[in-house]
Amino acid sequence: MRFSARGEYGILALLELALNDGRRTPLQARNISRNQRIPLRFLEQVLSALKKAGLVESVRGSQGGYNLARTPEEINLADILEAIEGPLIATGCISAGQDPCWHERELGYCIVKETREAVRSAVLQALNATTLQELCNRVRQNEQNKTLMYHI
Amino acid sequence: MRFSARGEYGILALLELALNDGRRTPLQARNISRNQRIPLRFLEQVLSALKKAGLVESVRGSQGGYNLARTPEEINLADILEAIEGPLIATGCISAGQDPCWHERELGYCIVKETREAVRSAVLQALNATTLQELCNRVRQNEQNKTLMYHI
DNA sequence: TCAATATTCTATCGGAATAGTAGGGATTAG
DNA sequence: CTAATCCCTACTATTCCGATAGAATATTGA
Repeated sequence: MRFSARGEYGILALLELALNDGRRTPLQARNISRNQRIPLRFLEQVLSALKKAGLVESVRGSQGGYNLARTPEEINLADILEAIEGPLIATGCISAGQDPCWHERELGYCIVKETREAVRSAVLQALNATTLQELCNRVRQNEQNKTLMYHI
Repeated sequence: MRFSARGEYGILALLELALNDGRRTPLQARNISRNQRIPLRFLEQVLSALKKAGLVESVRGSQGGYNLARTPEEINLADILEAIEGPLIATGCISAGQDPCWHERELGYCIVKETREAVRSAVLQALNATTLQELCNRVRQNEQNKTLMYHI
């Protein structure tokens, strides 16, 4: 059970956009790529998915770029990851290849499905609880701690 | 973010063993394979991993097979999945390729790592809460309901 | 001891997904 | 016009996954 790099990049990209939010100039993929060290062409694909999901808006042409489509409070981690990776955890037996699996068809009950759903709901709960705003706060808090340390 | 078929097979295999527990004859991979429709040679690999993790014991030779190494109450889903798939969710940035990632090295802080750990702990909590015994109970309960339905 | 039965070890294979690259087209500010 | 920027599509290389295969090893029972 793992996390994809796309997902991580998506979170980082949106974080950059959130930190830029308020300024009226859009942030360019180029800058996000540089700041977060994400391969530009790859990042473009991620941003494209985020746009398709309605999380970011784009401005084309020279001086174009990206902006958040909602406020940072209205975006949580589940939104981001599902936009990029699709449904977070499949609910059916993957081993059986079909849904309903043979357990369900013949026994009317699938213990695997039940566990998967339990895990899925735990993950969603954790991800839903964290908004982009929360991430911004943590990052800013961390920066503040660093400068304080420096001045002492 | 997904679950592997290996993990599912492991749960099902251990469930079979748990249902067989109490009888003193070991259960053969062959039978598990038939009952749960898992490719035999593939199942063997899964069982091998479970043995290495100390969840099952094997008896070689004719009339051999597998037994649980602990009671069903002492085995939970996290044990099973970690035995088969390794650590459930990596804690470091996979995109960076190394741990600590550059966020940590240069900023002393990685927001991705933090979220990964939050998710990981949510998943572990859900999986730890369910023992093999619990699964047995559910399966038996379901069978009982079915026969009751049949007799009415 | 021999044959049958099972586990165990290691190697391999095809297909899918992932991470990343690349070219070129569309759009807009200056 | 031109440079900058987003956008779309295809391609590639690598890794992972599910599954198969062969043969070695161990045990039982005849």
